[in-house]
This record gives sequence, C-alpha cells and structure tokens, in this order.
Amino acid sequence: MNEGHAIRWGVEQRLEFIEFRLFWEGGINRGDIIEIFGVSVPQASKDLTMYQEAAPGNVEYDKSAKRYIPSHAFRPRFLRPEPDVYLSRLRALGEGFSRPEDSWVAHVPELDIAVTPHRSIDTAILRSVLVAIRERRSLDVCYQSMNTKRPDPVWRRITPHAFGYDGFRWHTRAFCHLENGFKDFLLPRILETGSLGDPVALGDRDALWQEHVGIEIAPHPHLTDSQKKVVAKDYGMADGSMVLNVRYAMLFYVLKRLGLLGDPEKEDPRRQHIVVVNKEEVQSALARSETVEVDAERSFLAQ
Amino acid sequence: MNEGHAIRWGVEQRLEFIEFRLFWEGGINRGDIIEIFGVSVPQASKDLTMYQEAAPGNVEYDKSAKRYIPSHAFRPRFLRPEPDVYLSRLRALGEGFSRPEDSWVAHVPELDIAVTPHRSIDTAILRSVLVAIRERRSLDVCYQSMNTKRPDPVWRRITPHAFGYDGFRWHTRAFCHLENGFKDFLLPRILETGSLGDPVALGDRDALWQEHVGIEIAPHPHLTDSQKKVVAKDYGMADGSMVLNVRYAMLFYVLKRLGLLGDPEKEDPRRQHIVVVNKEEVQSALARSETVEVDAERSFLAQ
DNA sequence: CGATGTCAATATAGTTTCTATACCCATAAA
DNA sequence: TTTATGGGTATAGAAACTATATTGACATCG
Repeated sequence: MNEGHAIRWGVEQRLEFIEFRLFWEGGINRGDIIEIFGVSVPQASKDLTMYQEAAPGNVEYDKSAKRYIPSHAFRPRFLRPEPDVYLSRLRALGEGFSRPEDSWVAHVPELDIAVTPHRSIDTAILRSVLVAIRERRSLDVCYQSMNTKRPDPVWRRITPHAFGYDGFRWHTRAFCHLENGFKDFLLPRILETGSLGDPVALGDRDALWQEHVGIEIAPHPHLTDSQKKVVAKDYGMADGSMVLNVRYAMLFYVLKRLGLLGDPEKEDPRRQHIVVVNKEEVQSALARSETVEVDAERSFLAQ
Repeated sequence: MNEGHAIRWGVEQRLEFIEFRLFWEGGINRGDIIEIFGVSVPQASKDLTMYQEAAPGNVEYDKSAKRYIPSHAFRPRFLRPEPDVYLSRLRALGEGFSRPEDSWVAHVPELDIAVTPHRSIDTAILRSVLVAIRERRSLDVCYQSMNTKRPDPVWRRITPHAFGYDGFRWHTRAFCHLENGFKDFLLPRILETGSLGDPVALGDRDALWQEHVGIEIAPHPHLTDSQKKVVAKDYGMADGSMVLNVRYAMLFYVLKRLGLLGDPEKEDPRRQHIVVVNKEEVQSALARSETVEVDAERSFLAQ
C-alpha cells in the first residue's frame, strides 16, 4: 500500500457513502450500494460488514424494513456531519449543477430555490480567464460595459488575478490596461477573448482586493427587544452586534446583499433586519473602494 | 461485470478526473492521480494510457513541462463541460462546504464570495425535519417567530413537506397546526424538535406551493438603449422581456432577491437594472401568497 | 560537459479486490 | 404454504492494483 492509504480510495468512498445514507437518509441496504457504485451483491454485503467493523455499534438491522438503520448512539466516522455540507449538495442538485448519483441523496425532498435568471457563461471564455490567472498572463477581452461612455463592446487588455461571487453572478478581478486600474469584469459580459500576453500588474498590487474593512452590524433599532434577540441569533451576534471583515473590493456586494447600501434605518424593520453601526467608517470605505472607476452601476453609489 | 457497467466505478472516476484536470486546469500528470486517489505509480501510468485509448486525440504530452495537455481538438467524453458545474465546485470550496481533494480543483484561484453571516443550523434538527418530510409525519417544533404576538419560542406541531432556499437561508415549507395553514419555517429558528406524529395536511394540499405565477421582467425604462441591450443579454431576455415562472410560496423571495419588492422604477436604474412589466398581476399574486399569515416580516409586505 | 533529478512508460510477480455463481436463512405478502 | 425480497457466506477465477525494477527524455546545475 501507499503511504497513508490504509484502504483503497474506492472502498473508502463506499464506506463514506454508507455513513452518508445512514446519517442523512435514515438507512441503507445492499441495493443502494449496488445502484450507486455498480458493485456485485456479495461485495455490497462485504462493504456493509466492513462498515460495521470500522464503526462498531453504529448500525442496527431492521429485519422488518430489511435495511440497516443508524443506532441510537450513532457517531459519524467517515463524514463531516454538518448541515451545510448536506444542504450544499441539495442546492447543487436543485440548481442542476450536480448529478443525482454524485450527490448521494436518495430521497430528494421537494425543493425550490429562488434562482435568478442570468445569461450563462461561455465555456471557452471561462477557460481563457482561468489560464490567464493560473499562468499570470494578461488577456485580450471584448467586454460589454454598462458605461454610457462605451455603449458598444470594446476590446481591451486585462490582467485577471481572482474571482468574485456576489451570491448572484461571477466576475473576475483584473487590472484593466485601458483604464489603468483594478476593476471587476462580469464573466457573462466578456463576449470574446483573444491572445495571452505579458502581465502588467498582479494581484498583490490590488490594494482594494488585499485590504479589508470591518462592517459592524446590529439589529434594526425599531425592532422590539424580543425581535432584536431573534435577529441577533440569526446572525450569530454575541453582544448585540458583530463585525464582518470584508475586502474593499467585495464591500459593495456584501452591503447590497445585506440591504445596507442605502439608509437601512429608514427601511421597514420587518423587511430590513439589520443596520450598520460604524456608518461613517463604512461610507468612507465604500467611497475608497470606488476610487478606481468601475461600471457605472458601482461608481454611482460612492456618494 | 454487472449490467451496464463496462468498467468499475473507481476507474471511471479516475478517467473523469483526468478529463476534468485537462479541461479546467490545463494539464495533468501521474502525480496528480496519485495524490487524489492514492494509487501506485504504474497504475497512474496505466490510467493515462487508458484515457488516451478511451478518448483518442484528446491529449498531447508536453515533454518540456512533463505533463499531458489537452490537444487543440479536445472533446470531453466523461465530463459535462459546463462553466456552472465548475463554478459551483469553486463556490462550495470557497464557502468551505467541500474538501479540496473532493473538488478536484488543483490551482484554486484567488476567490471571494459575498457571504452573509447566518447562524448555523443544528444537525439534529435538520435530521428531524428530514425524517418528517421523508416519512410524511408531523413534528413538534419549538419555533422562535419574529411575530410580536409570540415574542418567545413556542412549541407547535407542523407537517413539513418541502425545503426552500432564498439564496440566503433555508426554510421548510410546512402545515402549521397552530395557525391552521401552510407557512415557511426558517431552519435556524427551530430551536428544538420533539416527537413525530400523524400528518395533518400534505404538500399536495399546499396551493401556494403547487401553483405558479409568471413575473414578466424587462430592463429599467430609464436606462439608455445600449444599456437596456446589455441588461437584456444579462438576463437572457429574448424580445426585451422575459417571464419567470415562480411558485406563489417563493414569490416573495424571488422578488426580494431581484430588488422588485418595492417600486423598482423609482430606484436608480444603475443600481436596479430590471422592473416588473405585469405589475398588477404580480402585486395581486403577492397579496394572495400572503393570504395565510406568516412571519410579520412577510405579511407586512402584502399591501 | 557529464551528473543529477524528475517524470514518463513498461514488465514481472504477487496481492487484494471484486465478480459470478451457488446455496442458505429470515421476513412479509399473497 | 408459496413466493418474493433482502440478508449472509463460500468458492473459484478474473480484474485491478502494488511493489519493484529497468529504461528513456529532458531540464538544471556545478
């Protein structure tokens, strides 16, 4: 055997699968293993036996239901038993980004995700940007800006160094050779890519990407005390407030997502649960994060 | 071999892995296979040979870089070459929901996600709700509502039948025995769960979950023509507008996420890109989606 | 320039894993 | 009682895999 690998990868995967089904789906039998991994009947039996040896006391056999169920004292050994891991699989399944057999979820519960329509990203374009980031090169892109000064798509050279996701859309953070500064480029608005070239400025020069600012949030002051307690719990606030440490380059997106861009105290507290405590600091940070002109949709908000 | 399984699962996984690395990471060598799957050096060589037999003409060997690279005419055979699938893995990685070795991404690009802090869900509680949905049972829950009429957590019996994700938080859609109607229950606000029982009303009785309404969206009228074209492209609109088909039960969340809850035409078009075309229809649908009283934060918005 | 290191391919022998097949047991439904 | 289904085990043989060794191509370095 190789160093550190007591059992083969495939076997370990099946043991983890057994545990996943036991933990999240309430039970497993041979048929499940055969269905997902295509092994033979005796092999599936052996796997179940092996699991019981590896994790003694974790399972019981329900003769009536003809399947193994987790025992009362079940303790995961091959699995991170975190809800977010399971729900993240559900989400990928609901969004159509993973195959049902890869998700390991057997009984997919009824499920809906408030998806937002967005034009799909071109495969070749994403691959080009990945190459440029990986190899620290610059890249010619034909970009469709929202800027009224450039209503039509314009070819420009960029040096991309990172990706950002605002919970909605993906962009790449890049040095723009045209505007001589770091900007965000939405991937679906890159219409075409050209050749690679020498880089101009790399990510370590992107101060707004490297530096962070703290947003202190607290429950909306107009909520009742009990409601404030609920909101504090929702956001994991310790003493009635908490600090989010955010890159300058992501500040706009985080504020927008949390509904903190305008004046949240004027919003209805039942719609907007939280407000910013260190308003001046965040306002000036937002202004600083706009020092390099970006899309009109962002630069406008600096004031 | 079993029916339909020409090659074993583990082998197929490695072939898919080879293709993944070739396609998204620009190349692969034996060491990569050894690192992820723990196989021996000769086995990794065999896998690479096998891949070339299974997908002839897809790879070239770069003697200088000492690794296989995709040929110019590369065509995936084991992989869905969709950007969203790759980006979904990146997202799970960035959010910490998947292990790096499971994601198969070698060079994780610099990455940031506008995460929103939220109290984590309790594992045991999620498992209880899953059992209730799977087995069509009712469940006692101690729920912390935002409703001012019930400032403290209250035990109530619910019959859950589905999950919803608003892009932010998970809730379960359930019949509430206390209020005699279907409601959303945010998972982090379920503080405790009790015993299972007989169900009262199942999902097929939940009209607001089963029925859909169309939201017709269009670019903000105050944008310039070229900006409208960009927005139309962003959202995949065909003739300057498009219709989103949404469950009544998810309408509030979709509208909120798209910034369409208030009066989007009064918002700055550079901040709010789209508006609703069929305003009256959506307003009355939203009102209808509120006919069963839910959390104060939702019911207030019906007007 | 040859020495060294790295990564590839291949061969052989032996081990582990897995399949195919067969047979047996327990439970639930017909 | 019969039948179907799901469980377990045993055996022989096939497939997959490891350990080890040898070879070749190329890059780097003193």
